[in-house]
Amino acid sequence: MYSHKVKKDMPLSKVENNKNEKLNKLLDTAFQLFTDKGIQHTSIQDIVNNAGVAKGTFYLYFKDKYEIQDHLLARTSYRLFHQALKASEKENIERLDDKIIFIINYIIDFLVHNPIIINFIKKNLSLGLYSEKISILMDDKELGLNELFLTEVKKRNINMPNPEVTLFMIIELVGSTVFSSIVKKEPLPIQEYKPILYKTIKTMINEDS
Amino acid sequence: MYSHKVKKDMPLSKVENNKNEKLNKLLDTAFQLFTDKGIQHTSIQDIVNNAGVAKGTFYLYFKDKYEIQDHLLARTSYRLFHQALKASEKENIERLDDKIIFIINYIIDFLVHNPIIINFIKKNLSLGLYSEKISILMDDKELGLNELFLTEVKKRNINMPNPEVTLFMIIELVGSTVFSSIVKKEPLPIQEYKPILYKTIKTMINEDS
DNA sequence: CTCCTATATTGACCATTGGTCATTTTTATT
DNA sequence: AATAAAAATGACCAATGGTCAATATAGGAG
Repeated sequence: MYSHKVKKDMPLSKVENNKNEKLNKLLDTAFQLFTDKGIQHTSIQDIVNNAGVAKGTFYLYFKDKYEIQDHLLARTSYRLFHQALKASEKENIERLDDKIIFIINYIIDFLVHNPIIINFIKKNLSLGLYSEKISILMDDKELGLNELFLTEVKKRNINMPNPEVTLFMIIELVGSTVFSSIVKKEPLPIQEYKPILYKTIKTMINEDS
Repeated sequence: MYSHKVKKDMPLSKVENNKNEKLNKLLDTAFQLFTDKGIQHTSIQDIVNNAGVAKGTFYLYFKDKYEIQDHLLARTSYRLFHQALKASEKENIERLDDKIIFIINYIIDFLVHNPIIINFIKKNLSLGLYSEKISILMDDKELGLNELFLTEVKKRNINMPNPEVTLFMIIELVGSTVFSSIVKKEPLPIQEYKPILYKTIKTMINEDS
Protein backbone atom coordinates (compact mmCIF):
# COMPACT_ATOMS: atom_id res chain seq x y z
CA MET A 1 0.00 0.00 0.00
CA TYR A 2 1.14 3.49 -0.73
CA SER A 3 1.22 6.14 1.94
CA HIS A 4 1.94 9.38 0.14
CA LYS A 5 2.27 12.55 2.11
CA VAL A 6 -1.08 14.18 2.49
CA LYS A 7 -0.18 17.52 1.01
CA LYS A 8 2.89 19.59 0.26
CA ASP A 9 2.94 23.23 1.38
CA MET A 10 0.99 25.32 -1.04
CA PRO A 11 2.99 27.40 -3.49
CA LEU A 12 3.27 31.08 -2.63
CA SER A 13 1.21 32.36 -5.52
CA LYS A 14 -1.85 30.55 -6.78
CA VAL A 15 -0.94 30.25 -10.44
CA GLU A 16 2.81 30.56 -10.62
CA ASN A 17 2.66 27.24 -12.46
CA ASN A 18 3.58 28.20 -15.95
CA LYS A 19 3.82 25.29 -18.31
CA ASN A 20 7.49 24.44 -17.86
CA GLU A 21 7.96 25.39 -14.24
CA LYS A 22 9.37 22.04 -13.17
CA LEU A 23 11.48 21.69 -16.29
CA ASN A 24 13.12 25.06 -15.68
CA LYS A 25 13.54 24.34 -11.99
CA LEU A 26 15.34 21.12 -12.90
CA LEU A 27 17.59 22.89 -15.41
CA ASP A 28 18.50 25.69 -13.01
CA THR A 29 19.10 23.33 -10.11
CA ALA A 30 21.23 21.03 -12.22
CA PHE A 31 23.32 23.96 -13.44
CA GLN A 32 23.86 25.04 -9.84
CA LEU A 33 24.84 21.56 -8.62
CA PHE A 34 26.97 20.75 -11.65
CA THR A 35 28.84 24.02 -11.23
CA ASP A 36 29.27 23.38 -7.53
CA LYS A 37 30.14 19.70 -7.31
CA GLY A 38 30.59 18.61 -10.91
CA ILE A 39 28.36 16.21 -12.81
CA GLN A 40 30.38 13.23 -11.60
CA HIS A 41 29.47 13.87 -7.97
CA THR A 42 25.87 14.94 -8.52
CA SER A 43 23.20 12.26 -8.38
CA ILE A 44 19.74 12.51 -9.88
CA GLN A 45 18.40 12.21 -6.36
CA ASP A 46 20.45 15.30 -5.50
CA ILE A 47 18.93 17.24 -8.37
CA VAL A 48 15.32 16.36 -7.64
CA ASN A 49 15.73 16.96 -3.91
CA ASN A 50 17.07 20.46 -4.49
CA ALA A 51 14.55 21.19 -7.22
CA GLY A 52 11.69 20.07 -5.02
CA VAL A 53 10.24 17.54 -7.44
CA ALA A 54 9.92 13.77 -7.40
CA LYS A 55 12.45 11.56 -9.05
CA GLY A 56 9.97 10.34 -11.62
CA THR A 57 9.52 13.90 -12.82
CA PHE A 58 13.17 14.03 -13.83
CA TYR A 59 12.68 11.12 -16.19
CA LEU A 60 9.68 12.80 -17.80
CA TYR A 61 12.01 15.42 -19.21
CA PHE A 62 15.43 13.81 -19.49
CA LYS A 63 16.83 10.40 -20.34
CA ASP A 64 19.68 10.70 -17.87
CA LYS A 65 22.16 13.10 -16.24
CA TYR A 66 23.99 13.65 -19.49
CA GLU A 67 20.95 14.77 -21.41
CA ILE A 68 20.30 17.57 -18.94
CA GLN A 69 23.97 18.52 -19.33
CA ASP A 70 23.46 18.73 -23.10
CA HIS A 71 20.53 21.05 -22.64
CA LEU A 72 22.47 23.29 -20.29
CA LEU A 73 25.45 23.51 -22.60
CA ALA A 74 23.35 24.21 -25.68
CA ARG A 75 21.48 26.94 -23.82
CA THR A 76 24.61 28.58 -22.47
CA SER A 77 26.56 28.42 -25.73
CA TYR A 78 23.71 29.72 -27.80
CA ARG A 79 23.29 32.78 -25.62
CA LEU A 80 27.02 33.49 -25.78
CA PHE A 81 27.34 33.17 -29.56
CA HIS A 82 24.17 35.10 -30.17
CA GLN A 83 25.37 37.95 -27.99
CA ALA A 84 28.76 38.06 -29.72
CA LEU A 85 27.18 38.09 -33.17
CA LYS A 86 24.84 40.90 -32.26
CA ALA A 87 27.71 42.92 -30.84
CA SER A 88 29.69 42.45 -34.06
CA GLU A 89 26.78 43.73 -36.11
CA LYS A 90 26.74 47.01 -34.19
CA GLU A 91 30.38 47.65 -34.99
CA ASN A 92 31.17 48.58 -38.55
CA ILE A 93 33.95 46.18 -39.43
CA GLU A 94 35.20 46.17 -42.99
CA ARG A 95 37.28 43.02 -43.29
CA LEU A 96 36.00 39.47 -42.72
CA ASP A 97 39.04 38.37 -40.75
CA ASP A 98 38.67 41.37 -38.45
CA LYS A 99 35.01 40.56 -37.96
CA ILE A 100 35.72 36.93 -37.06
CA ILE A 101 38.45 38.03 -34.69
CA PHE A 102 36.09 40.56 -33.11
CA ILE A 103 33.56 37.83 -32.42
CA ILE A 104 36.19 35.50 -31.02
CA ASN A 105 37.68 38.24 -28.90
CA TYR A 106 34.24 39.14 -27.57
CA ILE A 107 33.61 35.55 -26.50
CA ILE A 108 37.05 35.17 -24.95
CA ASP A 109 36.70 38.37 -22.92
CA PHE A 110 33.20 37.44 -21.88
CA LEU A 111 34.41 34.08 -20.60
CA VAL A 112 37.36 35.63 -18.79
CA HIS A 113 34.92 37.77 -16.80
CA ASN A 114 32.39 35.04 -16.14
CA PRO A 115 33.81 32.64 -13.59
CA ILE A 116 30.45 30.92 -13.20
CA ILE A 117 30.36 29.70 -16.79
CA ILE A 118 34.05 28.86 -16.67
CA ASN A 119 33.45 26.86 -13.55
CA PHE A 120 30.54 25.03 -15.11
CA ILE A 121 32.67 24.09 -18.12
CA LYS A 122 35.62 23.18 -15.97
CA LYS A 123 33.73 20.91 -13.61
CA ASN A 124 31.60 19.22 -16.21
CA LEU A 125 32.88 19.35 -19.72
CA SER A 126 35.77 18.24 -21.75
CA LEU A 127 36.57 19.98 -24.98
CA GLY A 128 35.19 17.17 -27.10
CA LEU A 129 31.69 17.66 -25.83
CA TYR A 130 32.03 21.40 -26.03
CA SER A 131 33.29 21.21 -29.56
CA GLU A 132 30.46 18.93 -30.59
CA LYS A 133 27.82 21.35 -29.36
CA ILE A 134 29.58 24.24 -31.08
CA SER A 135 29.49 22.31 -34.35
CA ILE A 136 25.73 21.95 -34.00
CA LEU A 137 25.41 25.66 -33.26
CA MET A 138 27.44 26.51 -36.35
CA ASP A 139 24.83 24.86 -38.55
CA ASP A 140 21.95 26.31 -36.55
CA LYS A 141 19.76 28.27 -38.99
CA GLU A 142 18.68 30.75 -36.36
CA LEU A 143 22.20 31.57 -35.28
CA GLY A 144 23.54 31.43 -38.83
CA LEU A 145 27.27 31.43 -38.11
CA ASN A 146 28.17 29.05 -40.89
CA GLU A 147 25.92 30.78 -43.40
CA LEU A 148 27.36 34.17 -42.52
CA PHE A 149 30.88 32.95 -43.11
CA LEU A 150 30.16 31.21 -46.41
CA THR A 151 28.24 34.21 -47.76
CA GLU A 152 30.97 36.67 -46.83
CA VAL A 153 33.71 34.55 -48.38
CA LYS A 154 31.80 34.46 -51.67
CA LYS A 155 30.87 38.12 -51.60
CA ARG A 156 34.44 39.24 -51.00
CA ASN A 157 35.93 36.81 -53.54
CA ILE A 158 38.28 35.41 -50.95
CA ASN A 159 40.36 32.56 -52.27
CA MET A 160 39.40 29.71 -49.96
CA PRO A 161 38.91 26.22 -51.39
CA ASN A 162 36.95 24.91 -48.39
CA PRO A 163 35.29 27.61 -46.32
CA GLU A 164 33.44 25.08 -44.14
CA VAL A 165 36.70 23.41 -43.27
CA THR A 166 38.43 26.67 -42.56
CA LEU A 167 35.69 27.96 -40.28
CA PHE A 168 35.54 24.63 -38.53
CA MET A 169 39.28 24.63 -37.94
CA ILE A 170 39.22 28.19 -36.66
CA ILE A 171 36.52 27.25 -34.18
CA GLU A 172 38.46 24.18 -33.13
CA LEU A 173 41.67 26.14 -32.71
CA VAL A 174 40.01 28.84 -30.66
CA GLY A 175 37.97 26.34 -28.67
CA SER A 176 40.90 24.19 -27.69
CA THR A 177 43.09 27.17 -26.85
CA VAL A 178 40.40 28.84 -24.77
CA PHE A 179 39.60 25.58 -23.07
CA SER A 180 43.20 24.92 -22.13
CA SER A 181 44.04 28.45 -21.16
CA ILE A 182 40.93 29.84 -19.49
CA VAL A 183 39.20 26.74 -18.26
CA LYS A 184 42.15 24.65 -17.16
CA LYS A 185 44.43 27.66 -16.68
CA GLU A 186 47.33 25.88 -18.35
CA PRO A 187 49.91 26.39 -19.46
CA LEU A 188 49.66 30.17 -19.93
CA PRO A 189 47.06 32.95 -19.62
CA ILE A 190 44.93 33.64 -22.67
CA GLN A 191 46.54 37.03 -23.34
CA GLU A 192 49.76 35.22 -24.27
CA TYR A 193 47.94 33.29 -26.95
CA LYS A 194 45.96 36.10 -28.50
CA PRO A 195 48.64 37.55 -30.82
CA ILE A 196 49.61 34.25 -32.38
CA LEU A 197 46.00 33.08 -32.34
CA TYR A 198 44.76 36.07 -34.30
CA LYS A 199 47.72 36.05 -36.64
CA THR A 200 47.04 32.41 -37.41
CA ILE A 201 43.38 33.09 -38.06
CA LYS A 202 44.30 35.89 -40.46
CA THR A 203 46.53 33.46 -42.32
CA MET A 204 43.78 30.89 -42.50
CA ILE A 205 41.26 33.35 -43.85
CA ASN A 206 43.92 34.82 -46.12
CA GLU A 207 41.88 37.79 -47.26
CA ASP A 208 44.69 39.54 -49.10
CA SER A 209 45.56 36.77 -51.53
CA MET B 1 30.81 -16.67 8.43
CA TYR B 2 32.62 -16.70 5.14
CA SER B 3 32.35 -19.62 2.76
CA HIS B 4 34.93 -19.05 0.06
CA LYS B 5 35.19 -21.46 -2.82
CA VAL B 6 37.49 -24.27 -1.95
CA LYS B 7 39.87 -23.83 -4.87
CA LYS B 8 39.91 -22.19 -8.29
CA ASP B 9 41.06 -24.24 -11.27
CA MET B 10 44.82 -24.24 -11.43
CA PRO B 11 46.39 -22.01 -14.06
CA LEU B 12 47.54 -23.77 -17.23
CA SER B 13 51.25 -23.23 -16.70
CA LYS B 14 52.81 -23.52 -13.32
CA VAL B 15 54.62 -20.22 -13.15
CA GLU B 16 52.99 -17.94 -15.66
CA ASN B 17 52.56 -15.50 -12.77
CA ASN B 18 54.91 -12.71 -13.61
CA LYS B 19 54.81 -9.80 -11.23
CA ASN B 20 52.12 -7.71 -12.89
CA GLU B 21 50.04 -10.44 -14.41
CA LYS B 22 46.76 -9.31 -12.86
CA LEU B 23 47.48 -5.65 -13.50
CA ASN B 24 48.07 -6.29 -17.19
CA LYS B 25 45.06 -8.57 -17.44
CA LEU B 26 42.94 -5.78 -15.98
CA LEU B 27 44.36 -3.22 -18.40
CA ASP B 28 43.88 -5.44 -21.45
CA THR B 29 40.38 -6.47 -20.44
CA ALA B 30 39.36 -2.89 -19.73
CA PHE B 31 40.69 -1.78 -23.11
CA GLN B 32 38.67 -4.52 -24.78
CA LEU B 33 35.45 -3.71 -22.92
CA PHE B 34 35.84 0.05 -23.23
CA THR B 35 36.40 -0.31 -26.96
CA ASP B 36 33.43 -2.61 -27.28
CA LYS B 37 30.78 -1.05 -25.05
CA GLY B 38 32.28 2.27 -23.99
CA ILE B 39 33.35 3.22 -20.49
CA GLN B 40 29.84 4.46 -19.67
CA HIS B 41 28.35 1.01 -20.08
CA THR B 42 31.17 -0.98 -18.53
CA SER B 43 31.01 -1.70 -14.81
CA ILE B 44 33.94 -2.64 -12.63
CA GLN B 45 32.19 -5.95 -12.02
CA ASP B 46 32.26 -6.45 -15.79
CA ILE B 47 35.98 -5.83 -15.92
CA VAL B 48 36.92 -8.14 -13.06
CA ASN B 49 34.63 -10.90 -14.29
CA ASN B 50 36.21 -10.86 -17.73
CA ALA B 51 39.71 -10.50 -16.33
CA GLY B 52 39.15 -13.42 -13.97
CA VAL B 53 40.11 -11.57 -10.79
CA ALA B 54 38.20 -10.52 -7.71
CA LYS B 55 36.70 -7.08 -7.41
CA GLY B 56 38.98 -6.16 -4.55
CA THR B 57 41.97 -6.72 -6.80
CA PHE B 58 40.78 -3.94 -9.07
CA TYR B 59 40.96 -1.47 -6.20
CA LEU B 60 44.50 -2.55 -5.39
CA TYR B 61 45.63 -1.03 -8.67
CA PHE B 62 43.11 1.67 -9.55
CA LYS B 63 41.04 4.24 -7.71
CA ASP B 64 38.10 3.92 -10.10
CA LYS B 65 37.08 3.31 -13.69
CA TYR B 66 38.52 6.60 -14.82
CA GLU B 67 41.98 5.93 -13.48
CA ILE B 68 42.26 2.78 -15.56
CA GLN B 69 41.14 4.82 -18.54
CA ASP B 70 43.95 7.30 -17.84
CA HIS B 71 46.49 4.48 -17.80
CA LEU B 72 45.19 3.09 -21.06
CA LEU B 73 45.27 6.44 -22.79
CA ALA B 74 48.75 7.30 -21.53
CA ARG B 75 50.04 3.92 -22.66
CA THR B 76 48.48 4.16 -26.11
CA SER B 77 49.49 7.76 -26.72
CA TYR B 78 53.04 7.23 -25.55
CA ARG B 79 53.55 4.35 -27.94
CA LEU B 80 52.15 6.36 -30.81
CA PHE B 81 54.25 9.47 -30.20
CA HIS B 82 57.36 7.46 -29.53
CA GLN B 83 56.95 5.57 -32.79
CA ALA B 84 56.39 8.76 -34.76
CA LEU B 85 59.45 10.43 -33.23
CA LYS B 86 61.66 7.46 -33.99
CA ALA B 87 60.42 7.38 -37.57
CA SER B 88 61.21 11.06 -37.98
CA GLU B 89 64.77 10.50 -36.76
CA LYS B 90 65.40 7.96 -39.49
CA GLU B 91 64.41 10.42 -42.18
CA ASN B 92 66.81 13.23 -42.84
CA ILE B 93 64.62 16.27 -42.67
CA GLU B 94 66.27 19.66 -42.90
CA ARG B 95 63.61 22.14 -41.81
CA LEU B 96 61.88 22.16 -38.42
CA ASP B 97 58.43 22.79 -39.85
CA ASP B 98 58.83 19.86 -42.22
CA LYS B 99 59.93 17.68 -39.34
CA ILE B 100 56.94 18.62 -37.20
CA ILE B 101 54.64 18.04 -40.15
CA PHE B 102 56.25 14.66 -40.80
CA ILE B 103 55.55 13.61 -37.22
CA ILE B 104 51.98 14.84 -37.37
CA ASN B 105 51.40 13.19 -40.71
CA TYR B 106 52.81 9.93 -39.39
CA ILE B 107 50.41 9.98 -36.45
CA ILE B 108 47.42 10.90 -38.60
CA ASP B 109 48.09 8.13 -41.09
CA PHE B 110 48.68 5.65 -38.31
CA LEU B 111 45.33 6.51 -36.75
CA VAL B 112 43.53 6.32 -40.07
CA HIS B 113 44.70 2.73 -40.43
CA ASN B 114 44.01 1.69 -36.84
CA PRO B 115 40.27 1.39 -36.34
CA ILE B 116 40.77 -0.23 -32.95
CA ILE B 117 42.45 2.81 -31.42
CA ILE B 118 39.99 5.12 -33.17
CA ASN B 119 37.15 3.10 -31.74
CA PHE B 120 38.63 3.22 -28.27
CA ILE B 121 38.97 7.01 -28.46
CA LYS B 122 35.54 7.40 -29.99
CA LYS B 123 33.71 5.31 -27.41
CA ASN B 124 35.55 6.61 -24.40
CA LEU B 125 37.21 9.93 -24.79
CA SER B 126 36.40 13.46 -25.50
CA LEU B 127 39.05 15.77 -26.84
CA GLY B 128 39.60 17.47 -23.52
CA LEU B 129 40.86 14.33 -21.87
CA TYR B 130 42.90 13.44 -24.89
CA SER B 131 44.44 16.87 -25.01
CA GLU B 132 45.25 16.79 -21.32
CA LYS B 133 47.18 13.56 -21.63
CA ILE B 134 49.02 14.86 -24.67
CA SER B 135 50.10 17.91 -22.68
CA ILE B 136 51.57 15.64 -20.04
CA LEU B 137 53.36 13.65 -22.72
CA MET B 138 54.80 16.83 -24.19
CA ASP B 139 56.59 17.55 -20.93
CA ASP B 140 57.60 13.93 -20.47
CA LYS B 141 61.41 13.83 -20.14
CA GLU B 142 61.64 10.42 -21.72
CA LEU B 143 59.64 11.35 -24.77
CA GLY B 144 61.14 14.85 -24.97
CA LEU B 145 58.79 16.41 -27.48
CA ASN B 146 58.77 19.81 -25.82
CA GLU B 147 62.50 19.81 -25.29
CA LEU B 148 63.15 18.85 -28.90
CA PHE B 149 61.03 21.71 -30.16
CA LEU B 150 62.56 24.35 -27.87
CA THR B 151 66.09 23.25 -28.70
CA GLU B 152 65.51 23.29 -32.43
CA VAL B 153 63.90 26.73 -32.35
CA LYS B 154 66.94 28.13 -30.56
CA LYS B 155 69.47 26.32 -32.73
CA ARG B 156 67.90 27.56 -35.95
CA ASN B 157 67.40 31.11 -34.68
CA ILE B 158 63.73 30.98 -35.53
CA ASN B 159 61.91 34.12 -34.53
CA MET B 160 59.27 32.81 -32.13
CA PRO B 161 58.44 34.74 -28.98
CA ASN B 162 56.74 31.82 -27.21
CA PRO B 163 57.80 28.42 -28.47
CA GLU B 164 55.90 26.59 -25.72
CA VAL B 165 52.73 28.36 -26.69
CA THR B 166 53.25 27.72 -30.37
CA LEU B 167 53.89 24.02 -29.92
CA PHE B 168 50.96 23.74 -27.61
CA MET B 169 48.66 25.43 -30.10
CA ILE B 170 49.91 23.25 -32.93
CA ILE B 171 49.15 20.16 -30.88
CA GLU B 172 45.73 21.53 -29.99
CA LEU B 173 44.95 22.37 -33.57
CA VAL B 174 46.01 18.98 -34.85
CA GLY B 175 44.35 17.17 -31.97
CA SER B 176 40.99 18.82 -32.40
CA THR B 177 41.03 18.45 -36.16
CA VAL B 178 42.00 14.79 -35.99
CA PHE B 179 39.45 14.17 -33.30
CA SER B 180 36.63 15.73 -35.26
CA SER B 181 37.58 14.31 -38.60
CA ILE B 182 38.88 10.81 -37.89
CA VAL B 183 37.20 9.95 -34.64
CA LYS B 184 33.81 11.50 -35.14
CA LYS B 185 34.04 11.45 -38.95
CA GLU B 186 32.61 14.92 -39.21
CA PRO B 187 32.29 17.05 -41.13
CA LEU B 188 34.91 16.01 -43.69
CA PRO B 189 37.63 13.37 -44.19
CA ILE B 190 41.07 14.20 -42.84
CA GLN B 191 42.61 14.50 -46.32
CA GLU B 192 40.53 17.64 -46.88
CA TYR B 193 42.08 19.25 -43.83
CA LYS B 194 45.70 18.34 -44.45
CA PRO B 195 46.65 21.12 -46.90
CA ILE B 196 45.28 23.94 -44.81
CA LEU B 197 46.44 22.26 -41.62
CA TYR B 198 50.04 22.02 -42.77
CA LYS B 199 50.02 25.47 -44.29
CA THR B 200 48.80 26.87 -40.99
CA ILE B 201 51.48 25.03 -39.06
CA LYS B 202 54.15 26.42 -41.37
CA THR B 203 52.82 29.90 -40.71
CA MET B 204 52.89 29.33 -36.97
CA ILE B 205 56.45 28.06 -36.98
CA ASN B 206 57.38 30.80 -39.43
CA GLU B 207 60.85 29.47 -40.19
CA ASP B 208 61.60 31.92 -43.02
CA SER B 209 61.13 35.14 -41.12
C1' DC C 1 -20.60 23.79 -9.92
C1' DT C 2 -20.10 18.76 -11.03
C1' DC C 3 -18.52 15.19 -13.53
C1' DC C 4 -15.20 13.23 -16.53
C1' DT C 5 -11.05 12.47 -19.16
C1' DA C 6 -6.31 13.35 -20.28
C1' DT C 7 -2.15 14.70 -18.65
C1' DA C 8 1.37 15.60 -15.13
C1' DT C 9 3.45 14.19 -10.94
C1' DT C 10 4.64 11.24 -7.36
C1' DG C 11 7.69 8.13 -4.45
C1' DA C 12 7.96 3.21 -3.02
C1' DC C 13 10.36 -0.27 -4.97
C1' DC C 14 14.10 -3.22 -7.09
C1' DA C 15 18.22 -4.53 -9.64
C1' DT C 16 22.79 -3.02 -10.12
C1' DT C 17 26.79 -0.45 -8.90
C1' DG C 18 30.77 1.32 -6.43
C1' DG C 19 33.57 0.69 -2.79
C1' DT C 20 35.25 -1.62 1.87
C1' DC C 21 37.64 -4.87 4.61
C1' DA C 22 38.07 -9.19 7.42
C1' DT C 23 39.67 -13.35 5.84
C1' DT C 24 42.37 -16.38 2.99
C1' DT C 25 46.05 -17.53 -0.21
C1' DT C 26 50.49 -16.91 -2.07
C1' DT C 27 55.22 -15.49 -1.94
C1' DA C 28 59.54 -14.47 0.19
C1' DT C 29 62.71 -15.06 4.05
C1' DT C 30 64.91 -17.33 7.70
C1' DA D 1 59.49 -26.31 8.13
C1' DA D 2 58.15 -22.18 10.32
C1' DT D 3 57.08 -17.45 10.03
C1' DA D 4 56.24 -13.00 8.38
C1' DA D 5 54.86 -9.93 4.61
C1' DA D 6 52.34 -9.07 0.55
C1' DA D 7 48.73 -10.10 -2.71
C1' DA D 8 44.21 -11.53 -3.67
C1' DT D 9 39.56 -12.64 -2.48
C1' DG D 10 34.40 -12.05 -2.34
C1' DA D 11 30.64 -11.30 1.06
C1' DC D 12 28.69 -7.32 2.39
C1' DC D 13 26.50 -2.56 2.53
C1' DA D 14 25.17 2.05 1.30
C1' DA D 15 23.92 4.59 -2.61
C1' DT D 16 22.42 4.99 -7.43
C1' DG D 17 19.72 4.64 -11.62
C1' DG D 18 15.62 3.71 -13.42
C1' DT D 19 10.47 1.84 -13.39
C1' DC D 20 5.66 2.18 -12.84
C1' DA D 21 1.18 1.71 -10.42
C1' DA D 22 -1.05 5.01 -7.79
C1' DT D 23 -2.41 9.75 -7.15
C1' DA D 24 -3.08 14.65 -8.11
C1' DT D 25 -4.13 18.29 -11.23
C1' DA D 26 -5.94 20.83 -15.23
C1' DG D 27 -9.17 21.62 -18.75
C1' DG D 28 -13.39 21.00 -20.97
C1' DA D 29 -18.41 19.64 -21.47
C1' DG D 30 -22.85 19.77 -19.75
